[in-house]
Order: sequence, then C-alpha cells, then structure tokens
Amino acid sequence: MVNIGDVARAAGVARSTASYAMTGKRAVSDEVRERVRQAARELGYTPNAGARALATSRSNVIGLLAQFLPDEFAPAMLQYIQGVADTARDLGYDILLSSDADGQSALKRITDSRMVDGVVLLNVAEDDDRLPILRAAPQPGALVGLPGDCTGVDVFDLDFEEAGRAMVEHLADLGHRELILVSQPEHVIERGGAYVWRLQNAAKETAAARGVALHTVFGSSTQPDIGRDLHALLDAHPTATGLLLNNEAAAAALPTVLHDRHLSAPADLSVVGRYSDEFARTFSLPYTSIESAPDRLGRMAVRQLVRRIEKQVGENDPYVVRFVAPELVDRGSTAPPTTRQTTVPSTRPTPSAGKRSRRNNR
Amino acid sequence: MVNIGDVARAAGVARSTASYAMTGKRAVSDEVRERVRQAARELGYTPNAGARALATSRSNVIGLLAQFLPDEFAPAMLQYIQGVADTARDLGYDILLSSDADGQSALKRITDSRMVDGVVLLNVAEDDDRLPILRAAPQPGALVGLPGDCTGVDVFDLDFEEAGRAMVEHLADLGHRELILVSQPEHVIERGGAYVWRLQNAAKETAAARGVALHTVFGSSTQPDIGRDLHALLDAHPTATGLLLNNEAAAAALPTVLHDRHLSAPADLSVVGRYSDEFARTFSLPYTSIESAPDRLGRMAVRQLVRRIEKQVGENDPYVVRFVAPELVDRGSTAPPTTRQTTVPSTRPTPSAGKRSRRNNR
DNA sequence: TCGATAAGTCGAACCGGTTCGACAGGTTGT
DNA sequence: ACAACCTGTCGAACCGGTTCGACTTATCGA
Repeated sequence: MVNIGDVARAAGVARSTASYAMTGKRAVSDEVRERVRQAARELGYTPNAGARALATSRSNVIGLLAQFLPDEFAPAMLQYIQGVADTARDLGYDILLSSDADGQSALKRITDSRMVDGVVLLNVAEDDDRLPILRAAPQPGALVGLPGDCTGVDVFDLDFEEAGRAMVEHLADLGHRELILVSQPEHVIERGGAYVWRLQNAAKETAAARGVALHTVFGSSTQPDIGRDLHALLDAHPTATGLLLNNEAAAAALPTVLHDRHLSAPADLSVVGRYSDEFARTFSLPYTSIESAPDRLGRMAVRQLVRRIEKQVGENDPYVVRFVAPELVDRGSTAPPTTRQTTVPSTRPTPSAGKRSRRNNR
Repeated sequence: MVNIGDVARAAGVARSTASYAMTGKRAVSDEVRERVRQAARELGYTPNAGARALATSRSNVIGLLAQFLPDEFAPAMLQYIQGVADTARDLGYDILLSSDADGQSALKRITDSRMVDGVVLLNVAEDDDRLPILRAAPQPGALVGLPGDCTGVDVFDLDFEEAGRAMVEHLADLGHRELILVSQPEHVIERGGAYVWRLQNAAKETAAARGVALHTVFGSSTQPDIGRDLHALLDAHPTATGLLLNNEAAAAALPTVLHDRHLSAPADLSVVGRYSDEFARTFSLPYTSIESAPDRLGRMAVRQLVRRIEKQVGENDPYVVRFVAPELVDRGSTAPPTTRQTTVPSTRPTPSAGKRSRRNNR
C-alpha cells in the first residue's frame, strides 16, 4: 500500500513537506503543492486512518449508541439514526454504530480506545447508566432524550410537556369532555423513559384545568397485543370521545382496530397522535399528530457535538438543554365530539371469514 | 491517558513483555502475566485503537454500506442492519455505518484508509457501481443481494425465483385462476434491483405452466401513492381472486385499502406477501407470506466475512453464492377463490365524515 | 546596508501499540 | 561436562502519519 513516504519521494520532497502540502497546516509553495498533489493522485494515495488517528488524536468518527429494545418500536428508532448519520456525513464524520444491549461496556470500549471523537446517545433514560461513563470519557457527548442529570453533556429532546398540553387543549377546544391517553408500556417507564411521564403529567394537569376527564393507560408496544389493548380500552370507556396516543405501536395498530369496530375518525372518535410525519407516511396514518421531529433532533445533536469536537465551543461553554417545540400537524382526524355508538362485543372483532392463523388472533 | 508503557512500568517489566502478557502471543510467566493484568486493571488501561490498527493492520471494524433510498422502504432495510450489527458484535467487531448516497466514494474512502477489515454491502444492484471498488480493495467483502457478476465476493440472497414459484403454486393449488402480482416500483428495477425480475419471471413461468392468468404491475413504494395504485389495480382486474405482493409498502398499505373497499382476506381475496415475520408483526399484517429472512441473510454475510478476515478461508478458497430457501408462513389469508363482488366506485373510498387533510386524500 | 521578519523546506521526534532478534538462565540428552 | 534446546524477558525497530524546531533564502523597513 502506498504511504506518504512514497508520495514524498515521487514529488522529490521530505515526508513532512508532503504532509504540509496535503493538510495545508503550513505554507507550501504553489509549485511543490501541485507536485505533491499530482504524485498523490497518480499513486492513488489515501492516508491511513489509524496512523492519522494516532498522530492527531482525532478519528473523524462519531459513536452512535442505539439500543434496539424489544419494547421500543424499531421503525421509530430508525429515523433518529438516519438523522444522525446524514448530518455526520455532511460534516465530514463517519458513524460507528453500536447496537449492543450492554450500552455501558460498549460506550466504555469505544471511548477509552479512542475510536471516536464524540458520542451520540439515543434512547436516554431518566437515570441512564451510560451517563457516568460518558462524563468520565475524554470525548464530548450529545444526548437525544432528557435524563435527570444533564451536567457535562448537551441534551436535545422534544418538549413533551408542551406536547401533552397541546394534545389536550386541541380536543378540549373542540368541546371534548372525556379523553383516553395511551402511553408507552409501563416497562419503558420502569427503564427510565421519563418522557412518558412528562407528557402524561402535563396532559393530566391540562385536563384538570379544563375540566376534562382523562383516562391514562399504558399500552403494549408490540403486535398484536396493542390491538387487544385498544379494543379493551374502547370497551372500558364507551363514553370517551377522544383518543390521545403517545405510543407509536398504538398509532400503527389503530386503523385496523377502528376497522374491526366499524368506527372511523373523526366521525366516531377524534384521534391525536405523537409521531413524525415520516412515520405517518410510512404507516399511512391519517391522524392529526404532534410532530416528534426525530431527524431534527438527530441533526441538532450532531451539530452541537461537532462544534465541541472542533473546539468551536469549549469545555467551559455552558452545556445546552434544548427542547424542540411540538407542532400539531392537522390530518383531519379531530372534530367536535359525537356520541360513539357502542358496538356489541359479539359482533366485534369482525375478522374475515375462513381459517385464521394462531399468530393473528386477537 | 494511560498507555502500555505506564502499565509496563507499574508492573516492572518492558513494554514488549506487557504487550505479550496482554495478547498472549508469546509465553509469559504466570507471575508476570498476573502482575501486568493487575496493573492494567488498576490503571484502567485500554489499548489505543489507532495505534493497534497501525501496528497490526487490523481494526476490528466492519464497514456496512446501506443506502436509504427514497424508493426503498426504510423499515424493511432496518432489519438487515440489525442482523449485521448483532452478528458483528457477537464476533467481536464494531460497525462503521455508511448511509452515504454516493456509495462509491464512501466505499473507497473507508477501504483505502484501512478503517475497516471488511465490508458488507446492502441493497446490491445487478450492475452495482460499488463492486469494482470492492474488488480492487485489499479487504474482503460480502453482499446481501445478487449482482450480475459475483467474482471476488461472497454473496447471500433470498431465492427469489423459488419465492415467485411458491407464491403462484400456493394459490394455483387452491384453485385460483387469475392473479395479480404487485412488484417494486419500476425505478427500483432501473436502478438494478434484479430481484424484482427474478421473482416476477419465475411467477410468470409458473403461472403459464399452471394455466393461471397473471397480471404484473409495478407499485409505488411510498404512501399514499401505493394505496391509490392498489385501488386502481383492483378496479382494473375485478375478476382476479388472488393478490401477490413483492412490495413491502403495498403490504403495509393493503389493510387500509381492503377496509375502504369493504373487502377482507381471504373471504373476498387471497393474499400472499413477501416480507419478514418481524415486518409482519410490526405492521400487524395478517397475510400469508414468503419469509424474506433479513436477519438470517445479514448474519450469514457477516459470518462469512469474518471467516475471510480471520483467514479461516483464504483468497483461493472459492467465493460462495448462497441462496436462502423461501419459507411460506401461513397466516390464513388464502383460501379457495370466491367471486369478488365489485364495489360501486362512488361508495369507495369510504372516508370518515368531516374535514380531510390534503395530505391524506387518495 | 544591515538586522528583523516571513516563506518554504527539512530532519527528527513522537503518537502507542506490536513484533523481531538477541540473550540469560535453566533443563535435558548423551 | 558440554552441546542443544526451551522459557521468559528485554531492547530496538517498525507501522504511517503529524508536528516541532532549525535552517536557508528572500523581502522588507529603517
């Protein structure tokens, strides 16, 4: 393999001069620079990443810690990854992706070994066990998701409180008096997914202030369980006229559930979700929703991280905690309330005739 | 940062001895080994990845070239990535993820710079422009997807011919005489997605042999276009009794389409898809389908790649082209044919009353 | 005209590992 | 008793870049 010594020899200069000609870190005569570049081109020279990392203590790689947890909805996760990957590439960084379930040791390994210049953490929990390791690491870190303690890292998240308020306000303004909020599974909360609480508490407060009854439940995050959950819920609260979804799986399952019950939105039920526009398109979801902006959050996190890596902001500059304001995207699934006719349990579910696989029963 | 010299000094040995004690590449006395390991533990020593890569010409990183193309269905892609990432981690490798639209230059950069020990290519086209670069690279490569020319790389793919045959046979056996096959968008084919042809041609041959009429069309891969496509299709072929889907977006959109037309499977229409079980669960799809096994393919590709990297198979060992046999997962969406009653166009689509957003019209 | 400054180049050292050859000391075989 | 061998350790060289200090030559100001 051709190295910088070969290039220097071909150009008739010292190795150091060749280096300066390529990197521009010192003045080099036009003539020499051109000769070096020419030689590099002809020989097909590419700097060795390991050697460069060793010499500069910079790898131009950003670590991305994502966890594909069984109770997280994978397609929603993908959008954060895309946002991070695209932005990193634009800024000249490669992505080292870790999907290791053991986030602690993965993080420790990639930071201690200096494989990465910085780290983005997805799926951050209230008391995330990766944070102590990240703070102890020499590299900067950016989070997507709000932990309890934000010291030493830059944090980006959707404003879930505002989201909760906006969802309730929207339906209250239309005249609804009884709503159901379906959150993520309780297990997500136990693991520290505080955003579930943040939205739910704000929704409760707003509901109380507006004199609206709000039933809150945790839904499953897998099929077909969430479908069953939704049916049970609609049975349990026959007089509720609005449905709020802070649960991607529930949103994805709702069309089928409403179909089975011969209901439609907003004629029988008003629906407001909390998911991204991309998600809505992918799943063809016709519900008005709070935009969760995963691409923007990923982009913001990487931008700030790169600023720290490149010392455009120093360690003494304050760490930021930035919330994206939720936007309500109106897809026409809300309207003033109507009394929902209760479907007779025996006629629901209305599956197609013929044999049905075990896998699909609900 | 603590380096191997610090460890050696603390243990009272030479740097080389410390290295041998950690790597085990030469015999070291039990006592010294223990002293070195102890020192390393106490000092919190982790080898510098760049330095090690420079010295050994091995990075323990695998490059993963994925492209999030607008006409590919992203959630389907994610499963390949997960399969690759999980397997790599199990085998002691990290993943360098490139989602660069310019696959050629991304591949050239990561291979020439020696950042990676090997590469997995997803989304491989018939005449993939990344292949010449991969063949010229010093690292081995494994593909998920079948290109026209397989020399110099290990190739893994679903047996799409057999899949096409199996889909048609299954419905022909049940007595169907007129079927519709919805493939990926024509654009995917133009870009070189040969698997579309492979399945379609095999389906056509089988249909001809069985005396079954087969209408083949290319569907969109985005919402809501694909929904419109499906409606048009069902209008155009009112006597068709079976629907074959080699298009994930179409599968994801079908429940809503059938709902709008007041049809259900298999009572009015038999349906066979081609997607993974994971995909079926995520989208709650109740259709019998050919398992596309993305996790298995990703796993196989990484396994073989690592074998090459670690010289368990040499450059002279033959390169493999391995097809995964398609399995039909019966979810009960197929039955003997019934005459489908034509829905009156004016009553279809049956949207909910009330305002409808522009975004959601079809 | 002379010293100060800047531009351009070079050699050497360095980053932090691994690996080769040499060698001391102990064991074995004859 | 001596060669042959094995074990365990060390010092030095090497991987391929970058960067520092020093040096030469040209340029400028006083």
